Amino acid sequence: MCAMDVAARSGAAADRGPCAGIPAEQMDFIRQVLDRVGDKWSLLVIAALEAGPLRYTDLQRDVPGISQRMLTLTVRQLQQDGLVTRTAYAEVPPRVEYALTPLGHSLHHIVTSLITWVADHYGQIREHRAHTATRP
Amino acid sequence: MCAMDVAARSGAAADRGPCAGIPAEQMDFIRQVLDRVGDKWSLLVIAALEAGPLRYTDLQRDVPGISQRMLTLTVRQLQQDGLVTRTAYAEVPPRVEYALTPLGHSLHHIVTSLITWVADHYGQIREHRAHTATRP
DNA sequence: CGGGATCCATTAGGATACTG
DNA sequence: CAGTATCCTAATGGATCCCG
Repeated sequence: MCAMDVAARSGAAADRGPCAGIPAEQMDFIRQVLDRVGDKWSLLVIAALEAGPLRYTDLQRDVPGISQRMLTLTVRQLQQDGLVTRTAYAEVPPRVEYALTPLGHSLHHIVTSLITWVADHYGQIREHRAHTATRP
Repeated sequence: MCAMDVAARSGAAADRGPCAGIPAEQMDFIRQVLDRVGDKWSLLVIAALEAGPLRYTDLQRDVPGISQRMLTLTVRQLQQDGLVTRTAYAEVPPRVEYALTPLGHSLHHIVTSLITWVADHYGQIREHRAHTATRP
């Protein structure tokens, strides 16, 4: 599947690796998306928004443990990636709503299938860990 | 989808978040797998092993840019998770072969579908980024 | 050959305080 | 309410040397 040997993609040895002939442009983009998937909060925020739009404070409540800083950074990145929208209403008190885009929804589905895979193989992996951890 | 509010799962406000009633045991495990998926090398190593077993040096060559340290750490974690096997042959010179387990293969398939999603929506996201980046 | 040990730079992320 | 700004720590990862 390759995914991102972007860093080393300058020399000559790049065509033998897991990524064969994928355009470098897609590579670093895939890397970025993978980083989002792997980071601590993006998926939780997306999951929280799955049921419908939420405002800042609601997000902070529905994603327990997130700091203001990380919430701000996360939604901003998701917004730049086109996964969520940010809508500010000029009212007092101010109101801002975040919502998933269709893209965001489809990513949520994909990741859900990943989670499902994990759940399906949970027992299997736990078992394997148990007897590799205790094997001196 | 939830996935890992494990950190904050001690108090009372946990049943409103994206993860509703998922057992905490599965939660931190899902988090761990997600971290693997998100880290820099795991997927590349898995991808490199997809075609067949490789030895240490071959992996180092087929995953361009990886350091010895990270290769060692990565294969060890993948091994603990039951995604790859490590087989050492008592020969001289020493030989060690890494191979994907069935579990590793199935994870590779899942992640491939994620990559496919990214590839499918690549243009869409790029476009969106273009006019959010230049929008003052 | 297949690593282990060590040192160092970068980064992600948490806590807190303050603001329009 | 919805952030911004600042400081600080822990984890990630690269480079290098060494060893069985």
